[in-house]
Amino acid sequence: MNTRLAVATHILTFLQTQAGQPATSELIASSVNTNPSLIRRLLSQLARAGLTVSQMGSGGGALLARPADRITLLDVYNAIDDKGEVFALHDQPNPQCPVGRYVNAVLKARIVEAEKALHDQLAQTSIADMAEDVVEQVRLGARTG
Amino acid sequence: MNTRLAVATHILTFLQTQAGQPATSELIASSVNTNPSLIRRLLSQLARAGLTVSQMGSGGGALLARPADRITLLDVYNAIDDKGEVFALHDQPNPQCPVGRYVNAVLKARIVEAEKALHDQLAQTSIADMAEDVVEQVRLGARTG
DNA sequence: GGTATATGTGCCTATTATGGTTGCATAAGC
DNA sequence: GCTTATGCAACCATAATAGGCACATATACC
Repeated sequence: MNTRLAVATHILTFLQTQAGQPATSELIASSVNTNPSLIRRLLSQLARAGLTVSQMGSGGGALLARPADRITLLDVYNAIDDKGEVFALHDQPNPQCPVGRYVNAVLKARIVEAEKALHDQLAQTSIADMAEDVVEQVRLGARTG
Repeated sequence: MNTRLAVATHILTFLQTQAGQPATSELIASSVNTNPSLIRRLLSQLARAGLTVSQMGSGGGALLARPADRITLLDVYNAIDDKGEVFALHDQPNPQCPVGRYVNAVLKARIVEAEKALHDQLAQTSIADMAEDVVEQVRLGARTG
């Protein structure tokens, strides 16, 4: 896939570390090291999915819409990815050939299973977990420099 | 992802239904409904991964390199996908920010778990399963027209 | 040996996805 | 009304993907 899941997760994890303080797209962008506009584009997707809320105007910014332990990577994945499909089928197999006629339907069933396994695993991690892991890394990093 | 896994799986399933008869790229292409050249390119990847063998010259073509029940969708996936990664991290988070500094490493660990779940599920299906399912569909389809 | 067949691969093109960027209308606080 | 900040459209550059052509190479068969 692309890096959008990673950036979106970064955003949410960042918001969690802000302890309820609204974060501007510019502030988030400085952590992600990219353009504020790109952050806003992702934030609007996250807001549409109900994961964040944004406040316009001075003193505004983005906040998590609910506790971080109730936002999973699967939620993020679903918010970001339009179709939620890792694999695609090919367009026009030859229906005159038995394999061409049925292989897509057969494969589809297997792919759905595989993607379900992926989703289930993504659902095991919350943004709270992510933030805790980051804090732990900071603690470890502080000792070794 | 792309449709290459689907096409490669189509190719292998097709070969399995050929019962040991070498299939030319042109024959396979007519089933997939695409260009023989594209089929050959995928076949050369599959051959490099040891899943198929190809014979040049008259009467030649492609064959499965081993029994279809010992070729899984994970094998196909690994043969086709260069890096085998569904998700990417973003390039340069800001190391001055704790989140920017560690979020990628933390996320990476979770992503590896999720991809492992995907892989494990893909490994549950063999090309023999695929071919059997197609045959079953043909049988069902024959009744309803 | 010569011909027909078929693979292997490099190169080209069109389309789409992605990431990055700018600009501006809109909303909110002071 | 000024400042801050989002929301969103438009645009560009790059890369991935699918598709296709050409040709060198290898093999079988006569």
